[in-house]
Amino acid sequence: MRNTELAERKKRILCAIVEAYVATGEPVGSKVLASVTGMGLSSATIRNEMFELVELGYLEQPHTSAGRIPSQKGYRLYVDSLMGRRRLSREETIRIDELLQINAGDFETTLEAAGKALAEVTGLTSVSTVPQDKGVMLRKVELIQCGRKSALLVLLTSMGVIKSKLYRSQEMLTPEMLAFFSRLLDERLCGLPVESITSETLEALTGELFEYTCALRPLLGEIGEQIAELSGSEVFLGGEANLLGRAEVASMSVRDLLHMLERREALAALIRGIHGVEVRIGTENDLQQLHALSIVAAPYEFQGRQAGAVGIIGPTRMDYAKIVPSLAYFSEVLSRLINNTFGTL
Amino acid sequence: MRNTELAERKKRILCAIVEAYVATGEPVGSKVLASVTGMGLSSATIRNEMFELVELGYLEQPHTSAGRIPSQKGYRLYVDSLMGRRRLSREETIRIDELLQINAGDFETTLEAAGKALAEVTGLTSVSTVPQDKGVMLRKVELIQCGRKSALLVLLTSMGVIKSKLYRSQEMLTPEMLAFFSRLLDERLCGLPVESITSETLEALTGELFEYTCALRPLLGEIGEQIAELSGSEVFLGGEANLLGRAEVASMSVRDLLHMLERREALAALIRGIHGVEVRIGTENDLQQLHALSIVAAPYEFQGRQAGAVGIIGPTRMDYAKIVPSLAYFSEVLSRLINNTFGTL
DNA sequence: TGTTAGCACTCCTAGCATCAGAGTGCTAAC
DNA sequence: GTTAGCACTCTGATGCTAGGAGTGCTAACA
Repeated sequence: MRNTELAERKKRILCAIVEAYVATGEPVGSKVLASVTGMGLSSATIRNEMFELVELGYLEQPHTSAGRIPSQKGYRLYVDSLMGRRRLSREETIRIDELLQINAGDFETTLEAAGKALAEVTGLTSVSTVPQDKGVMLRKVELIQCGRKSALLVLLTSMGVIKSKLYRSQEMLTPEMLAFFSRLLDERLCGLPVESITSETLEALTGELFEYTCALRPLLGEIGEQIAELSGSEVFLGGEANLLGRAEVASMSVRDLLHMLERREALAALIRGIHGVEVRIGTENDLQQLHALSIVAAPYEFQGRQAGAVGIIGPTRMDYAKIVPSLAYFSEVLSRLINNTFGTL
Repeated sequence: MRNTELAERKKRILCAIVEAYVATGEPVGSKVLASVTGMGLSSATIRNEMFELVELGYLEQPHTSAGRIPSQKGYRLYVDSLMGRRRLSREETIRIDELLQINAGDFETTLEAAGKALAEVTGLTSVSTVPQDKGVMLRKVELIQCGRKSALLVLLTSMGVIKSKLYRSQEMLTPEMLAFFSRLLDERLCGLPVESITSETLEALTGELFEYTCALRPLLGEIGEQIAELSGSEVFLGGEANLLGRAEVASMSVRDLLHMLERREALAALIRGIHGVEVRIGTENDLQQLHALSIVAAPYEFQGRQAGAVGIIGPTRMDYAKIVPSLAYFSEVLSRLINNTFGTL
């Protein structure tokens, strides 16, 4: 046996410990293990192996006379090479398929609903990020007159995201004025990538307002704000209650959990750059508040390239063998959904 | 001393007990009380009075050798006639004024933000209800062409609420078609109270679509859905974390609290019909899950009549003397804000 | 008659010892 | 290398005790 590679028997024992612990939540003793592994070994032999596994850092012992629980390193090995990815049952795939029959008008709503679905499937808390505004273009800018001094500003992006805001002017607004402005905006802004439209871009339009400058200039500022919101990256959480409801999880207080969930941007950053389904266990997460938890995430694709990611947050002690394939399948279906709905816009 | 009326001294003692208990959270004993009331009575006398207050149901005793805590009936009396409504300090009114400088485009967003502000001011969880769609009219219906087969549907109500949805058609959409439809909708729907527009109203329009029936009919359904959402009563919560963070409150589990907070409609129903600032203590709330908590709510006005209500949920043991005037002032400022922003639309 | 001091009593809480059970680590035999 | 046996350790539950807080009652006092 080389240093780097664990003997087959140790692996089987570690695997059995992880699975028993995940199932019961109790430290696993040598006796049950002897019977459960079915290797025909006595508990004493198992004890010897377990002792070494502790030495090697794969297991931990809450106290002398307790069973063993997997260490972070133990979970890591389990996830990387021991667990058999359990195949999803027919019911499970159907469940996911059903929950992902989302018919929302825009991308964000769809993703938010998908996040909630994921939380429901897994019974954990989900995080999802929208695409980092890559290639999102402004598709339509419209001004609709509402009163003599108010108009409705509507923006639509190539991903179906809609922003609308009622604008109240100090000045009278005439139909001609709005028509003129609508045309101007349409010509100058539509088709541009959202992130390329800055306040300077808008500022530059002031010169072309001519006699309407006074009435319409403030509107440019309003539009700038809306566009800034558009390109701001959004993060959705779902099923927060699932974690909060069992705060014993990872011995974190509800307060701490709430704080952790409030750091949405930090959570999003964690799952944004992943490739394929990834599992981050405990301190592998850069975010300090997540050190007692694990995160499992998968990217989804849009128009052939990675767009964003969805993931779940749960206790370190979770059923990775089930969560990982679930998430893989989930992201696959989600990609399909998104491409079907928004790919042809 | 009549049955119905408590002797002055008893009132003062009860009042002192409520205030001490609210402040410390500990059962109040006769000794501290003797010193704190400043009535020059010995602890033994206080004990006699307290004994009677227990008999009368205004106080409770966790166990024989503990101090007393107010019963629900005790809190009731305190709120109704004992507490001096503490005047808000200058800082407090300024704080509320500042937090209520909300500049949102529509009514609902404003109310939601106000709810969050209230939660922040009080450190509790807020509930707010939008007006029961009384007198809200549809103000504008617009269709904006987006692609050859898609159009953006935009609805605006007299309260500034905006709904927009991207509609994808099976058929080609022409500008003439949309212009025709826009005009039709404008003529037939605008100015109508939202709740009067039913699916039948829309159904009736089918006959007037003529050659466009095929392409536009599904849109009517879509509009119906959006309008239904408009008139659906909305409820906002704010600061849920404030309660969850201290779940010891009222010895409720986080699970129960979460369940309670999920019953938004039920919560809204509780505060909807109130007149003036109202306090509901414990079981005075019809909602079973609230029996260990209290609710303090106040209505706000819009255009001269009661529109909706805002309130807070907190532990029975809360500082009513401060919360009540806070909420009174809050609803006053909120009414002003709403009337200024939306009253002239 | 209302008020007060005094004191026995109740109950809670914290600390400590005890005990059974679970599981280990070690040793000696196979 | 594997195993049986056994002493040892640690946890968690239980019961006991002492200290403290606060009451309820009684008897004396104004």
